[in-house]
Amino acid sequence: MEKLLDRNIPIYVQIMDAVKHSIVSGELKPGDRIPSVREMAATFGVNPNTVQRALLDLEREGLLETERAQGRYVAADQAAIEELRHAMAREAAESFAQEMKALGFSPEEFGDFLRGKGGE
Amino acid sequence: MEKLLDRNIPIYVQIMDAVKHSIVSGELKPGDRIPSVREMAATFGVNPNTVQRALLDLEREGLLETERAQGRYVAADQAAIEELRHAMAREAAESFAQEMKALGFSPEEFGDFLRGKGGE
Amino acid sequence: MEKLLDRNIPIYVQIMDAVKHSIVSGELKPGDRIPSVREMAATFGVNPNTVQRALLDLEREGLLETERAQGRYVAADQAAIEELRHAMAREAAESFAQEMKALGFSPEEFGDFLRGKGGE
Amino acid sequence: MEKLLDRNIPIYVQIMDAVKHSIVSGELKPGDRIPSVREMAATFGVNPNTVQRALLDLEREGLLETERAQGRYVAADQAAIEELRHAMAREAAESFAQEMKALGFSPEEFGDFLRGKGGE
DNA sequence: GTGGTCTAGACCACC
DNA sequence: GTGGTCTAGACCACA
Repeated sequence: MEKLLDRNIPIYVQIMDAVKHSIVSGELKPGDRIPSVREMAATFGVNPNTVQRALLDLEREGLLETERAQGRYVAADQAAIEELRHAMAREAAESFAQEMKALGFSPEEFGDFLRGKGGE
Repeated sequence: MEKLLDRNIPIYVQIMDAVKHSIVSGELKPGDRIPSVREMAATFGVNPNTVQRALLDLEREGLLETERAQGRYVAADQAAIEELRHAMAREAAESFAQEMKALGFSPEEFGDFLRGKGGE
Repeated sequence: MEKLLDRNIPIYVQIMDAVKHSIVSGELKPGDRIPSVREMAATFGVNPNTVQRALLDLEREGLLETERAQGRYVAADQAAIEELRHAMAREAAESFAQEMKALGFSPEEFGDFLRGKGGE
Repeated sequence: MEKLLDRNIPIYVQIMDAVKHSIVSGELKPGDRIPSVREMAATFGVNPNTVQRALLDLEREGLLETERAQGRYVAADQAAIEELRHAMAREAAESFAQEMKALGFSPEEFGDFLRGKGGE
Protein backbone atom coordinates (compact mmCIF):
# COMPACT_ATOMS: atom_id res chain seq x y z
CA MET A 1 0.00 0.00 0.00
CA GLU A 2 1.60 3.25 -1.13
CA LYS A 3 2.06 6.38 0.82
CA LEU A 4 -0.29 9.26 0.32
CA LEU A 5 0.84 12.39 -1.46
CA ASP A 6 2.66 14.92 0.57
CA ARG A 7 0.04 17.57 0.99
CA ASN A 8 2.65 20.23 1.55
CA ILE A 9 4.48 20.73 -1.70
CA PRO A 10 5.92 24.21 -1.14
CA ILE A 11 4.07 26.87 -3.03
CA TYR A 12 7.29 28.51 -4.12
CA VAL A 13 8.29 25.33 -5.93
CA GLN A 14 5.00 25.35 -7.75
CA ILE A 15 5.57 28.95 -8.73
CA MET A 16 9.03 28.12 -10.02
CA ASP A 17 7.44 25.44 -12.13
CA ALA A 18 4.83 27.78 -13.50
CA VAL A 19 7.48 30.29 -14.54
CA LYS A 20 9.59 27.57 -16.10
CA HIS A 21 6.64 26.43 -18.14
CA SER A 22 6.00 29.96 -19.29
CA ILE A 23 9.59 30.28 -20.44
CA VAL A 24 9.83 26.91 -22.04
CA SER A 25 6.55 27.30 -23.86
CA GLY A 26 7.75 30.53 -25.38
CA GLU A 27 5.20 32.63 -23.55
CA LEU A 28 8.20 34.38 -22.01
CA LYS A 29 11.21 34.86 -24.30
CA PRO A 30 14.84 35.66 -23.50
CA GLY A 31 15.02 39.30 -22.48
CA ASP A 32 11.33 39.58 -21.69
CA ARG A 33 10.39 41.34 -18.53
CA ILE A 34 8.40 39.10 -16.20
CA PRO A 35 5.48 40.32 -14.12
CA SER A 36 6.33 42.09 -10.89
CA VAL A 37 6.39 40.27 -7.61
CA ARG A 38 3.24 42.05 -6.54
CA GLU A 39 1.48 41.15 -9.75
CA MET A 40 2.37 37.50 -9.55
CA ALA A 41 1.43 37.41 -5.89
CA ALA A 42 -1.98 38.72 -6.85
CA THR A 43 -2.29 36.33 -9.78
CA PHE A 44 -1.52 33.30 -7.66
CA GLY A 45 -3.20 34.58 -4.57
CA VAL A 46 -0.14 34.06 -2.44
CA ASN A 47 2.12 36.17 -0.30
CA PRO A 48 4.63 38.35 -2.21
CA ASN A 49 7.41 36.87 -0.07
CA THR A 50 6.59 33.47 -1.48
CA VAL A 51 6.90 34.78 -5.01
CA GLN A 52 10.11 36.55 -4.10
CA ARG A 53 11.62 33.32 -2.90
CA ALA A 54 10.62 31.49 -6.07
CA LEU A 55 12.14 34.14 -8.31
CA LEU A 56 15.34 34.24 -6.28
CA ASP A 57 15.74 30.52 -6.75
CA LEU A 58 15.15 30.88 -10.45
CA GLU A 59 17.89 33.51 -10.54
CA ARG A 60 20.23 31.11 -8.83
CA GLU A 61 19.40 28.63 -11.55
CA GLY A 62 20.37 31.30 -14.04
CA LEU A 63 16.94 31.54 -15.65
CA LEU A 64 16.20 35.07 -14.50
CA GLU A 65 18.17 38.24 -13.88
CA THR A 66 17.36 41.35 -11.94
CA GLU A 67 17.98 44.70 -13.50
CA ARG A 68 18.29 47.00 -10.49
CA ALA A 69 15.11 49.01 -10.16
CA GLN A 70 13.94 47.92 -13.57
CA GLY A 71 12.45 44.53 -12.99
CA ARG A 72 13.29 40.93 -13.68
CA TYR A 73 14.08 39.56 -17.09
CA VAL A 74 14.43 36.17 -18.61
CA ALA A 75 18.18 35.64 -18.60
CA ALA A 76 18.40 32.25 -20.16
CA ASP A 77 19.48 32.19 -23.76
CA GLN A 78 17.80 29.98 -26.27
CA ALA A 79 20.25 27.16 -25.67
CA ALA A 80 19.67 27.19 -21.93
CA ILE A 81 15.94 27.24 -22.46
CA GLU A 82 16.22 24.33 -24.78
CA GLU A 83 18.20 22.46 -22.17
CA LEU A 84 15.56 23.29 -19.56
CA ARG A 85 12.83 22.10 -21.85
CA HIS A 86 14.60 18.80 -22.31
CA ALA A 87 15.28 18.46 -18.60
CA MET A 88 11.62 18.91 -17.83
CA ALA A 89 10.70 16.38 -20.48
CA ARG A 90 13.19 13.90 -19.05
CA GLU A 91 11.60 14.36 -15.66
CA ALA A 92 8.12 13.80 -17.05
CA ALA A 93 9.33 10.72 -18.87
CA GLU A 94 10.94 9.43 -15.70
CA SER A 95 7.67 9.80 -13.79
CA PHE A 96 5.68 8.16 -16.53
CA ALA A 97 8.12 5.26 -16.84
CA GLN A 98 8.05 4.74 -13.11
CA GLU A 99 4.27 4.60 -13.02
CA MET A 100 4.16 2.22 -15.96
CA LYS A 101 6.73 -0.01 -14.32
CA ALA A 102 4.68 0.01 -11.13
CA LEU A 103 1.75 -1.12 -13.26
CA GLY A 104 3.84 -3.94 -14.58
CA PHE A 105 4.37 -2.76 -18.12
CA SER A 106 7.64 -3.14 -19.99
CA PRO A 107 9.21 -0.26 -21.91
CA GLU A 108 8.25 -1.99 -25.12
CA GLU A 109 4.60 -1.56 -24.21
CA PHE A 110 4.81 2.14 -23.40
CA GLY A 111 4.20 3.12 -26.96
CA ASP A 112 0.93 1.22 -27.11
CA PHE A 113 -0.56 3.59 -24.61
CA LEU A 114 0.88 6.74 -26.14
CA ARG A 115 -0.47 6.01 -29.60
CA GLY A 116 -2.90 8.75 -30.45
CA LYS A 117 -2.24 10.66 -27.25
CA GLY A 118 -0.11 13.30 -28.89
CA GLY A 119 -2.69 15.13 -30.94
CA GLU A 120 -5.61 17.10 -29.65
CA MET B 1 1.54 31.79 -16.45
CA GLU B 2 -0.11 28.56 -15.39
CA LYS B 3 -2.27 27.99 -12.42
CA LEU B 4 -0.72 26.51 -9.35
CA LEU B 5 -1.05 22.79 -8.98
CA ASP B 6 -4.21 21.55 -7.46
CA ARG B 7 -2.76 20.04 -4.36
CA ASN B 8 -6.26 19.35 -3.20
CA ILE B 9 -6.52 15.89 -4.56
CA PRO B 10 -8.95 14.50 -2.01
CA ILE B 11 -7.34 12.11 0.42
CA TYR B 12 -10.01 9.52 -0.27
CA VAL B 13 -9.11 9.57 -3.96
CA GLN B 14 -5.48 9.05 -3.11
CA ILE B 15 -6.45 6.13 -0.92
CA MET B 16 -8.50 4.67 -3.75
CA ASP B 17 -5.45 4.98 -5.92
CA ALA B 18 -3.19 3.34 -3.38
CA VAL B 19 -5.54 0.38 -3.08
CA LYS B 20 -5.85 0.13 -6.85
CA HIS B 21 -2.10 0.04 -7.18
CA SER B 22 -1.90 -2.69 -4.55
CA ILE B 23 -4.41 -4.74 -6.48
CA VAL B 24 -2.95 -4.11 -9.89
CA SER B 25 0.58 -4.85 -8.73
CA GLY B 26 -0.51 -8.20 -7.40
CA GLU B 27 0.20 -7.26 -3.79
CA LEU B 28 -3.48 -7.91 -3.22
CA LYS B 29 -5.01 -10.77 -5.17
CA PRO B 30 -8.64 -11.64 -5.92
CA GLY B 31 -10.21 -12.93 -2.73
CA ASP B 32 -7.57 -11.42 -0.47
CA ARG B 33 -8.75 -9.66 2.61
CA ILE B 34 -7.67 -6.04 2.70
CA PRO B 35 -6.65 -4.23 5.89
CA SER B 36 -9.51 -3.06 8.08
CA VAL B 37 -10.76 0.48 7.93
CA ARG B 38 -9.17 1.28 11.27
CA GLU B 39 -5.87 -0.27 10.25
CA MET B 40 -5.66 1.71 7.05
CA ALA B 41 -6.70 4.86 8.85
CA ALA B 42 -3.80 4.36 11.23
CA THR B 43 -1.39 3.52 8.40
CA PHE B 44 -2.27 6.63 6.44
CA GLY B 45 -2.75 8.82 9.45
CA VAL B 46 -6.25 9.85 8.46
CA ASN B 47 -9.70 9.57 9.90
CA PRO B 48 -11.42 6.18 9.56
CA ASN B 49 -14.34 7.90 7.87
CA THR B 50 -12.07 9.03 5.09
CA VAL B 51 -10.88 5.47 4.50
CA GLN B 52 -14.46 4.27 4.71
CA ARG B 53 -15.47 6.59 1.93
CA ALA B 54 -12.61 5.49 -0.29
CA LEU B 55 -13.41 1.83 0.18
CA LEU B 56 -17.11 2.41 -0.38
CA ASP B 57 -16.31 4.01 -3.70
CA LEU B 58 -14.07 1.11 -4.64
CA GLU B 59 -16.92 -1.20 -3.79
CA ARG B 60 -19.20 0.74 -6.09
CA GLU B 61 -16.59 0.27 -8.79
CA GLY B 62 -16.81 -3.44 -8.17
CA LEU B 63 -13.24 -3.84 -6.99
CA LEU B 64 -14.03 -4.74 -3.41
CA GLU B 65 -16.71 -6.65 -1.54
CA THR B 66 -17.73 -6.54 2.08
CA GLU B 67 -18.26 -9.66 4.12
CA ARG B 68 -20.58 -8.80 6.97
CA ALA B 69 -18.51 -8.22 10.09
CA GLN B 70 -15.57 -10.04 8.56
CA GLY B 71 -13.80 -7.49 6.48
CA ARG B 72 -13.39 -6.42 2.91
CA TYR B 73 -12.08 -8.55 0.12
CA VAL B 74 -10.78 -8.00 -3.37
CA ALA B 75 -13.78 -8.80 -5.54
CA ALA B 76 -12.35 -8.08 -8.95
CA ASP B 77 -11.41 -11.10 -10.98
CA GLN B 78 -8.21 -11.31 -12.96
CA ALA B 79 -9.85 -9.97 -16.10
CA ALA B 80 -11.23 -6.92 -14.30
CA ILE B 81 -7.86 -6.29 -12.73
CA GLU B 82 -6.20 -6.48 -16.10
CA GLU B 83 -8.69 -3.96 -17.43
CA LEU B 84 -8.01 -1.70 -14.46
CA ARG B 85 -4.29 -1.99 -15.07
CA HIS B 86 -4.72 -0.86 -18.64
CA ALA B 87 -7.06 1.95 -17.67
CA MET B 88 -4.49 3.26 -15.22
CA ALA B 89 -1.79 3.04 -17.84
CA ARG B 90 -3.93 4.94 -20.32
CA GLU B 91 -4.43 7.64 -17.74
CA ALA B 92 -0.72 7.89 -17.03
CA ALA B 93 0.00 8.08 -20.75
CA GLU B 94 -2.58 10.81 -21.10
CA SER B 95 -0.94 12.89 -18.38
CA PHE B 96 2.50 12.37 -19.82
CA ALA B 97 1.42 13.27 -23.32
CA GLN B 98 -0.26 16.40 -22.05
CA GLU B 99 2.84 17.54 -20.23
CA MET B 100 5.03 16.81 -23.24
CA LYS B 101 2.70 18.72 -25.48
CA ALA B 102 2.82 21.65 -23.08
CA LEU B 103 6.60 21.49 -23.36
CA GLY B 104 6.30 21.67 -27.10
CA PHE B 105 7.28 18.16 -28.02
CA SER B 106 5.59 16.16 -30.73
CA PRO B 107 4.47 12.58 -30.19
CA GLU B 108 7.30 11.41 -32.42
CA GLU B 109 9.78 12.78 -29.90
CA PHE B 110 8.21 11.10 -26.87
CA GLY B 111 10.20 7.96 -27.40
CA ASP B 112 13.51 9.82 -27.26
CA PHE B 113 12.89 10.63 -23.64
CA LEU B 114 11.64 7.20 -22.70
CA ARG B 115 14.72 5.34 -23.97
CA GLY B 116 16.38 3.69 -21.05
CA LYS B 117 13.69 4.81 -18.65
CA GLY B 118 12.01 1.44 -18.48
CA GLY B 119 14.67 -0.58 -16.73
CA GLU B 120 15.85 -0.07 -13.20
CA MET C 1 -42.14 -16.49 14.37
CA GLU C 2 -40.73 -13.83 12.07
CA LYS C 3 -37.96 -11.45 12.79
CA LEU C 4 -38.82 -7.98 13.88
CA LEU C 5 -38.91 -5.39 11.17
CA ASP C 6 -35.66 -3.83 10.25
CA ARG C 7 -36.42 -0.31 11.29
CA ASN C 8 -32.87 0.56 10.48
CA ILE C 9 -33.45 1.66 6.96
CA PRO C 10 -30.61 4.17 6.71
CA ILE C 11 -31.82 7.73 6.73
CA TYR C 12 -29.80 8.50 3.63
CA VAL C 13 -31.64 5.74 1.77
CA GLN C 14 -34.95 7.19 2.84
CA ILE C 15 -33.81 10.58 1.60
CA MET C 16 -32.80 9.05 -1.71
CA ASP C 17 -36.27 7.58 -1.92
CA ALA C 18 -37.95 10.85 -1.08
CA VAL C 19 -36.03 12.63 -3.82
CA LYS C 20 -36.77 9.85 -6.28
CA HIS C 21 -40.45 10.15 -5.52
CA SER C 22 -40.30 13.89 -6.05
CA ILE C 23 -38.69 13.37 -9.41
CA VAL C 24 -40.92 10.55 -10.52
CA SER C 25 -44.07 12.35 -9.47
CA GLY C 26 -43.12 15.34 -11.55
CA GLU C 27 -42.71 17.61 -8.54
CA LEU C 28 -39.11 17.98 -9.71
CA LYS C 29 -38.58 18.09 -13.46
CA PRO C 30 -35.42 17.58 -15.54
CA GLY C 31 -33.23 20.63 -15.09
CA ASP C 32 -34.94 21.77 -11.91
CA ARG C 33 -32.76 22.88 -9.08
CA ILE C 34 -33.29 20.82 -5.96
CA PRO C 35 -33.16 22.29 -2.45
CA SER C 36 -29.68 22.85 -1.05
CA VAL C 37 -28.05 20.36 1.24
CA ARG C 38 -28.55 22.61 4.22
CA GLU C 39 -32.18 23.24 3.34
CA MET C 40 -32.99 19.57 3.05
CA ALA C 41 -31.10 18.84 6.25
CA ALA C 42 -33.29 21.36 8.02
CA THR C 43 -36.45 20.04 6.38
CA PHE C 44 -35.76 16.46 7.38
CA GLY C 45 -34.19 17.34 10.68
CA VAL C 46 -30.98 15.48 9.95
CA ASN C 47 -27.34 16.31 9.65
CA PRO C 48 -26.23 17.95 6.38
CA ASN C 49 -23.68 15.19 5.91
CA THR C 50 -26.46 12.64 5.78
CA VAL C 51 -28.21 14.58 3.05
CA GLN C 52 -24.90 15.03 1.27
CA ARG C 53 -24.38 11.31 1.17
CA ALA C 54 -27.86 10.66 -0.18
CA LEU C 55 -27.45 13.22 -2.95
CA LEU C 56 -23.99 11.93 -3.83
CA ASP C 57 -25.44 8.48 -4.31
CA LEU C 58 -28.21 9.87 -6.47
CA GLU C 59 -25.57 11.60 -8.52
CA ARG C 60 -23.76 8.32 -8.99
CA GLU C 61 -27.03 6.88 -10.20
CA GLY C 62 -27.15 9.66 -12.76
CA LEU C 63 -30.30 11.27 -11.41
CA LEU C 64 -28.69 14.48 -10.25
CA GLU C 65 -25.89 16.77 -11.33
CA THR C 66 -23.92 19.33 -9.44
CA GLU C 67 -23.29 22.80 -10.77
CA ARG C 68 -20.20 24.18 -9.10
CA ALA C 69 -21.27 26.49 -6.31
CA GLN C 70 -24.72 26.81 -7.80
CA GLY C 71 -26.61 23.85 -6.55
CA ARG C 72 -27.82 20.48 -7.68
CA TYR C 73 -30.11 19.83 -10.58
CA VAL C 74 -32.20 16.98 -11.84
CA ALA C 75 -30.04 15.42 -14.52
CA ALA C 76 -32.22 12.53 -15.56
CA ASP C 77 -34.07 12.98 -18.82
CA GLN C 78 -37.69 12.00 -19.25
CA ALA C 79 -36.79 8.54 -20.47
CA ALA C 80 -34.59 7.83 -17.47
CA ILE C 81 -37.30 9.08 -15.15
CA GLU C 82 -39.80 6.82 -16.81
CA GLU C 83 -37.46 3.90 -16.34
CA LEU C 84 -37.01 4.84 -12.68
CA ARG C 85 -40.75 5.05 -12.24
CA HIS C 86 -41.16 1.54 -13.57
CA ALA C 87 -38.31 0.22 -11.48
CA MET C 88 -39.90 1.62 -8.36
CA ALA C 89 -43.22 0.09 -9.32
CA ARG C 90 -41.59 -3.28 -9.90
CA GLU C 91 -40.06 -3.07 -6.47
CA ALA C 92 -43.38 -2.19 -4.84
CA ALA C 93 -45.03 -5.07 -6.66
CA GLU C 94 -42.31 -7.41 -5.48
CA SER C 95 -42.86 -6.41 -1.85
CA PHE C 96 -46.61 -6.75 -2.17
CA ALA C 97 -46.38 -10.14 -3.81
CA GLN C 98 -44.03 -11.35 -1.12
CA GLU C 99 -46.35 -10.28 1.65
CA MET C 100 -49.35 -11.83 -0.07
CA LYS C 101 -47.47 -15.06 -0.54
CA ALA C 102 -46.54 -15.04 3.14
CA LEU C 103 -50.24 -14.68 3.88
CA GLY C 104 -50.94 -17.72 1.77
CA PHE C 105 -52.58 -16.07 -1.20
CA SER C 106 -51.98 -17.12 -4.76
CA PRO C 107 -51.24 -14.60 -7.50
CA GLU C 108 -54.67 -15.22 -8.91
CA GLU C 109 -56.19 -13.83 -5.74
CA PHE C 110 -54.12 -10.63 -5.69
CA GLY C 111 -56.58 -8.83 -7.85
CA ASP C 112 -59.44 -9.46 -5.44
CA PHE C 113 -57.76 -7.25 -2.88
CA LEU C 114 -56.80 -4.54 -5.31
CA ARG C 115 -60.32 -3.94 -6.63
CA GLY C 116 -61.31 -0.44 -5.79
CA LYS C 117 -57.95 0.37 -4.26
CA GLY C 118 -56.75 2.38 -7.20
CA GLY C 119 -59.08 5.35 -6.99
CA GLU C 120 -59.16 7.87 -4.23
CA MET D 1 -40.52 15.94 -0.82
CA GLU D 2 -41.94 13.25 1.46
CA LYS D 3 -41.44 12.85 5.14
CA LEU D 4 -38.96 10.34 6.42
CA LEU D 5 -40.09 7.15 8.10
CA ASP D 6 -40.93 7.33 11.73
CA ARG D 7 -37.97 5.66 13.30
CA ASN D 8 -39.98 4.71 16.39
CA ILE D 9 -42.54 2.14 15.34
CA PRO D 10 -43.28 0.56 18.72
CA ILE D 11 -41.65 -2.80 19.16
CA TYR D 12 -44.79 -4.27 20.64
CA VAL D 13 -46.66 -3.52 17.43
CA GLN D 14 -44.01 -5.34 15.48
CA ILE D 15 -44.33 -8.29 17.81
CA MET D 16 -48.07 -8.32 17.38
CA ASP D 17 -47.51 -8.45 13.67
CA ALA D 18 -45.07 -11.30 13.95
CA VAL D 19 -47.53 -13.35 15.98
CA LYS D 20 -50.33 -12.57 13.57
CA HIS D 21 -48.21 -13.78 10.69
CA SER D 22 -47.44 -16.97 12.55
CA ILE D 23 -51.12 -17.60 13.11
CA VAL D 24 -52.24 -16.67 9.65
CA SER D 25 -49.56 -18.72 7.99
CA GLY D 26 -50.66 -21.77 9.89
CA GLU D 27 -47.45 -22.01 11.86
CA LEU D 28 -49.65 -21.58 14.94
CA LYS D 29 -53.06 -23.26 14.77
CA PRO D 30 -56.20 -22.74 16.86
CA GLY D 31 -55.59 -24.20 20.29
CA ASP D 32 -51.80 -24.22 19.94
CA ARG D 33 -49.82 -23.04 22.87
CA ILE D 34 -47.64 -20.10 21.98
CA PRO D 35 -44.12 -19.60 23.33
CA SER D 36 -43.83 -18.14 26.80
CA VAL D 37 -43.24 -14.47 27.34
CA ARG D 38 -39.72 -15.18 28.47
CA GLU D 39 -39.04 -17.30 25.41
CA MET D 40 -40.32 -14.70 23.00
CA ALA D 41 -38.46 -11.97 24.80
CA ALA D 42 -35.30 -13.96 24.32
CA THR D 43 -36.12 -14.72 20.68
CA PHE D 44 -36.70 -11.11 19.82
CA GLY D 45 -34.09 -9.76 22.16
CA VAL D 46 -36.50 -7.40 23.84
CA ASN D 47 -37.79 -6.82 27.30
CA PRO D 48 -40.40 -9.34 28.55
CA ASN D 49 -42.66 -6.44 29.44
CA THR D 50 -42.74 -5.47 25.80
CA VAL D 51 -43.81 -8.96 24.80
CA GLN D 52 -46.36 -8.97 27.57
CA ARG D 53 -47.93 -5.84 26.21
CA ALA D 54 -48.08 -7.23 22.69
CA LEU D 55 -49.76 -10.44 23.83
CA LEU D 56 -52.25 -8.55 25.97
CA ASP D 57 -53.28 -6.51 22.97
CA LEU D 58 -53.66 -9.66 20.92
CA GLU D 59 -55.91 -11.04 23.63
CA ARG D 60 -58.01 -7.92 23.44
CA GLU D 61 -58.30 -8.56 19.73
CA GLY D 62 -59.54 -12.04 20.58
CA LEU D 63 -56.67 -13.84 18.90
CA LEU D 64 -55.15 -15.28 22.05
CA GLU D 65 -56.43 -16.57 25.37
CA THR D 66 -54.68 -17.14 28.65
CA GLU D 67 -55.23 -20.37 30.50
CA ARG D 68 -54.37 -19.47 34.06
CA ALA D 69 -50.97 -20.90 34.93
CA GLN D 70 -50.92 -22.95 31.76
CA GLY D 71 -49.84 -20.55 29.11
CA ARG D 72 -51.32 -18.71 26.18
CA TYR D 73 -53.18 -20.34 23.37
CA VAL D 74 -54.40 -19.35 19.99
CA ALA D 75 -58.04 -18.53 20.63
CA ALA D 76 -59.15 -17.54 17.18
CA ASP D 77 -61.17 -20.13 15.32
CA GLN D 78 -60.53 -20.87 11.70
CA ALA D 79 -63.10 -18.32 10.58
CA ALA D 80 -61.54 -15.54 12.63
CA ILE D 81 -58.11 -16.44 11.34
CA GLU D 82 -59.41 -16.35 7.82
CA GLU D 83 -60.86 -12.91 8.46
CA LEU D 84 -57.50 -11.76 9.89
CA ARG D 85 -55.71 -13.12 6.90
CA HIS D 86 -57.94 -11.15 4.61
CA ALA D 87 -57.65 -8.01 6.68
CA MET D 88 -53.89 -8.18 6.48
CA ALA D 89 -54.07 -8.74 2.76
CA ARG D 90 -56.36 -5.75 2.36
CA GLU D 91 -53.88 -3.65 4.26
CA ALA D 92 -51.02 -4.80 2.07
CA ALA D 93 -53.07 -4.10 -1.03
CA GLU D 94 -53.93 -0.66 0.29
CA SER D 95 -50.24 0.15 0.77
CA PHE D 96 -49.31 -1.17 -2.62
CA ALA D 97 -52.09 0.73 -4.34
CA GLN D 98 -51.10 3.91 -2.59
CA GLU D 99 -47.50 3.59 -3.67
CA MET D 100 -48.51 2.81 -7.24
CA LYS D 101 -50.80 5.79 -7.28
CA ALA D 102 -48.00 7.96 -5.99
CA LEU D 103 -45.92 6.66 -8.88
CA GLY D 104 -48.65 7.70 -11.25
CA PHE D 105 -49.96 4.30 -12.27
CA SER D 106 -53.62 3.54 -12.76
CA PRO D 107 -55.23 0.44 -11.25
CA GLU D 108 -55.44 -1.07 -14.70
CA GLU D 109 -51.66 -1.11 -14.83
CA PHE D 110 -51.13 -2.78 -11.46
CA GLY D 111 -51.39 -6.20 -12.93
CA ASP D 112 -48.58 -5.54 -15.38
CA PHE D 113 -46.15 -5.31 -12.50
CA LEU D 114 -47.54 -8.28 -10.60
CA ARG D 115 -47.28 -10.63 -13.54
CA GLY D 116 -44.82 -13.30 -12.59
CA LYS D 117 -44.32 -11.97 -9.08
CA GLY D 118 -46.47 -14.65 -7.45
CA GLY D 119 -44.26 -17.69 -7.93
CA GLU D 120 -40.90 -18.28 -6.39
C1' DG E 1 -13.00 -7.47 16.53
C1' DT E 2 -15.52 -6.01 11.78
C1' DG E 3 -18.09 -2.55 8.80
C1' DG E 4 -22.24 0.91 8.68
C1' DT E 5 -24.43 4.99 10.02
C1' DC E 6 -25.03 9.44 12.01
C1' DT E 7 -23.89 13.77 14.20
C1' DA E 8 -21.46 18.04 15.02
C1' DG E 9 -18.56 21.11 13.49
C1' DA E 10 -14.75 22.73 10.83
C1' DC E 11 -12.40 24.59 6.68
C1' DC E 12 -12.10 25.05 1.76
C1' DA E 13 -13.13 26.76 -3.23
C1' DC E 14 -16.21 28.95 -6.06
C1' DC E 15 -19.38 32.87 -7.33
C1' DG F 1 -24.67 31.65 -0.47
C1' DT F 2 -23.34 26.78 -2.82
C1' DG F 3 -21.23 21.97 -2.60
C1' DG F 4 -16.83 19.15 -1.12
C1' DT F 5 -13.86 17.32 2.21
C1' DC F 6 -12.16 15.99 6.61
C1' DT F 7 -12.08 15.10 11.51
C1' DA F 8 -13.62 13.40 15.94
C1' DG F 9 -16.38 10.67 18.21
C1' DA F 10 -20.52 8.12 18.95
C1' DC F 11 -23.66 4.05 18.58
C1' DC F 12 -25.23 -0.02 16.19
C1' DA F 13 -25.41 -5.06 14.31
C1' DC F 14 -22.96 -8.99 13.55
C1' DA F 15 -20.02 -12.86 15.11
